[in-house]
Amino acid sequence: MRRPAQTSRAAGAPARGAEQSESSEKKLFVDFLLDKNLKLTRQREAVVDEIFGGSGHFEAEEIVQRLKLNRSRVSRATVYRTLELLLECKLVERLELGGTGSYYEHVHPGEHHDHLICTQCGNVIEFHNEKLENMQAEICNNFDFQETHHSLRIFGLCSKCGQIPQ
Amino acid sequence: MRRPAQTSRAAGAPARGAEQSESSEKKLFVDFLLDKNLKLTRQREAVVDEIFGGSGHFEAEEIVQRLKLNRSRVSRATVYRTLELLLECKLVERLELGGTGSYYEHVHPGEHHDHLICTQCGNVIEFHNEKLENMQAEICNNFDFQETHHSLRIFGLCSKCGQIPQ
DNA sequence: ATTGAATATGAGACTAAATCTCAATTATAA
DNA sequence: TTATAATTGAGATTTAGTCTCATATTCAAT
Ligand SMILES: [Mn+2]
Ligand SMILES: [Mn+2]
Ligand SMILES: [Zn+2]
Ligand SMILES: [Zn+2]
Repeated sequence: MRRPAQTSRAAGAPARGAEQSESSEKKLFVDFLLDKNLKLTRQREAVVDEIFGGSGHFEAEEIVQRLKLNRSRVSRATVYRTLELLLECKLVERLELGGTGSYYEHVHPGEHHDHLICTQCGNVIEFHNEKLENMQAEICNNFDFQETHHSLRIFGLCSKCGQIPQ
Repeated sequence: MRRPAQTSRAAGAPARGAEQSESSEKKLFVDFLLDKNLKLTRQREAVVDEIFGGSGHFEAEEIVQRLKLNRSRVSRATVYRTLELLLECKLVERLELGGTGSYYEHVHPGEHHDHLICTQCGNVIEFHNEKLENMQAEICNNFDFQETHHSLRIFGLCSKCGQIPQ
């Protein structure tokens, strides 16, 4: 399985205009930092700018490299530390796509999607289905389980790869 | 989060008597091996016996250790290699419970369940919901996606941990 | 039985991702 | 200023898992 980490955005998981969200989400992050007596440093800002400015699924090391090329130098340790903070305040999610390491993605508050992962070509399709979400909530309810988050990954062959019989 | 890897079996994901299944599933494995011109060696047999004899979620290293204590010595490499084979023929599934490494579990052919994972105490609850499964199939259908397998993990606080407000 | 080819194993080297350490730096408040 | 807390980066360390390769085993064909 290749890992090109391509991402298809499905109807139902629409792209949000980056204009409004980027700055307001950055504010959410800053508030989160202030709340914990943490500072918005040059390095942290570079990391969030890079992440909020881009799109799709990415690896931690990718951010290190992109920053190295484009703007300021930020150490791997700081990138990981900043990702940890972004996870904590729910502006970033971690995802395991079946390979070795973790991928991350920028999440817009209140939005959520799950993933179809092609094990042949690495294509990742995002989808959202409210009925499915509701059923999950019902299941949690039945078990008196207080969900914080979930991850549904469906592995298989995308439409393109399914044509060619294996 | 502790990692005691306790497992609660929910109604709807009932335990199957080990009597009948264990031997017949072992036969499935042997047939699978023969089919690929692989041999049922002393070591491979020790690994499957250990796995099919036990229950719940376990780590690879756990199998190495259990075998070291109880019966034959099998190298880590061979345990990993045998797990790979068991995954391939679908008698074992790999699962990521949020910690560092992977867990595995023995799966009975045709059965399937998903997991509620308590991030507080590590308790893992298994559940199965046919309606949910059907909806997933429908989604795959919509995307012309041929599913091979999926993994739904719901993280949060179990009934016990949810009582004590964090 | 002997041989030869294919298959399997184990010890330990190796890898990759992520975390940790700690000395040096920077921010903030008194 | 000075003290305190927060932050950083370089590189060491950890961990889970994979890989290598010399040796051993299996099995079918003589
Ligand atoms: Mn996504
Ligand atoms: Mn399970
Ligand atoms: Zn594909
Ligand atoms: Zn719990």
